[in-house]
Amino acid sequence: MRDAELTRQKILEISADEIHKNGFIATSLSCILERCEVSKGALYHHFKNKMELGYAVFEEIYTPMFIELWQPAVELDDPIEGLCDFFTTMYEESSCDEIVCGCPLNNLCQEMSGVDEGFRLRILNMQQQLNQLIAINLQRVANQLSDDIDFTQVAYFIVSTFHGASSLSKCSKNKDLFEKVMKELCRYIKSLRSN
Amino acid sequence: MRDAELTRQKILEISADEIHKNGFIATSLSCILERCEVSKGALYHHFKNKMELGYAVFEEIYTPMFIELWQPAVELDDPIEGLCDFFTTMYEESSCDEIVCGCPLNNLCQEMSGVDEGFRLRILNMQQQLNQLIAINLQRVANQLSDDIDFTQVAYFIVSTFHGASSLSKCSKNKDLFEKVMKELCRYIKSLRSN
DNA sequence: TTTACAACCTACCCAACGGTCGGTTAGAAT
DNA sequence: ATTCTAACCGACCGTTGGGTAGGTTGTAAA
Repeated sequence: MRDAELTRQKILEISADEIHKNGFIATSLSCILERCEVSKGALYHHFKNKMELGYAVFEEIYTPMFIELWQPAVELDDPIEGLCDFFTTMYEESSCDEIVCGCPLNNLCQEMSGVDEGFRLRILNMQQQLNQLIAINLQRVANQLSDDIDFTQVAYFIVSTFHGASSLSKCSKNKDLFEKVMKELCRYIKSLRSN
Repeated sequence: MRDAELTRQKILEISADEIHKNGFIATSLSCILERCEVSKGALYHHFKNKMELGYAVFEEIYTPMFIELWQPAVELDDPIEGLCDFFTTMYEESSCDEIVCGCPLNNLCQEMSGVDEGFRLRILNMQQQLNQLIAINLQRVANQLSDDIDFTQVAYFIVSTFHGASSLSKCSKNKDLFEKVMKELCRYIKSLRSN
């Protein structure tokens, strides 16, 4: 057999890239097909329709990518430092293009939540996973933190700010604003420490 | 003459509503036409094309709406209280639908910044105006605040969080998360005070 | 009353989209 | 060697989008 799994994977990866750059709706299948050097028949052999392709990209590419990105930062001994380093590294080492493209999760959240229930639920699930990851690990070091902290609330706050910052970068087309917001976010996170 | 200005205004307002709900690209002219009870010819008599209609909506509807919304809050004697009350009122008194629809500025920023330069510049301009509004008014009461504050940075941080929160609400389809984030935002804003 | 033009209408155009369907081919199994 | 099917191909379809062009109508001015 021709390697079916490889074809499928190639389609997934290129789709992920296109969706990240253009959004889901604006991404055209023909464009994906061209980059993959694969026919429309092949694509529809592996995926029922565009939506299912989108779901597959979300579940098989974005979700693991996202977990791998955040988990190590937050599971360090000191999650406060971990998060700050994570955000700092992000604006120091990411290219402008990457930042301006925005976070795939936030992009899809904005674009698809109101349009398609399947996407909405998957995104919501991811948001909650991410939130728990942060909340639990902050709670782990609760003894070092101020005692009036609502961990879930703080976690959503952090995620919101992060997503808002990546949104802001889009219209400025550079990472200066992103950097500013991340710096203030670090200041805020460190202020959670009781001292 | 039939009242041309009234026709134009009706098109603008309904377009603003549709764009708010569906985004710019997904908003179809035929849908606007139907709601306006106006022909395509009429629309194209008043606006060169869909883009120009979008620009007009942004400039004549969204921009003034936005200024009117934020300015009073931030120009109070005490902008700290002003902002907190503003955010609190927002989650207490807005309907779920309104919040889930998101902020038009943030929506367009996400959707159009990467696609169309005309939109991008208009959005960027608005973001900067909003930022200045906040920064200047915080600076006004600088003597009440901690002395290590970077006002521009704080202003962008506040706006980012706000936008991130409205993005988050989209996938949860209710205002609980929005409320959480806004509460934490108020906590943060109040912490700017030196005490 | 006539003129002139802004204001508006409608039928049509074309491109792009997602999706389908009958056919072909590689290659494992027998 | 033959068979069978997963894997793949590509021409075609219907719909919908923004946009156009040529005609009609209302009304203010002369």
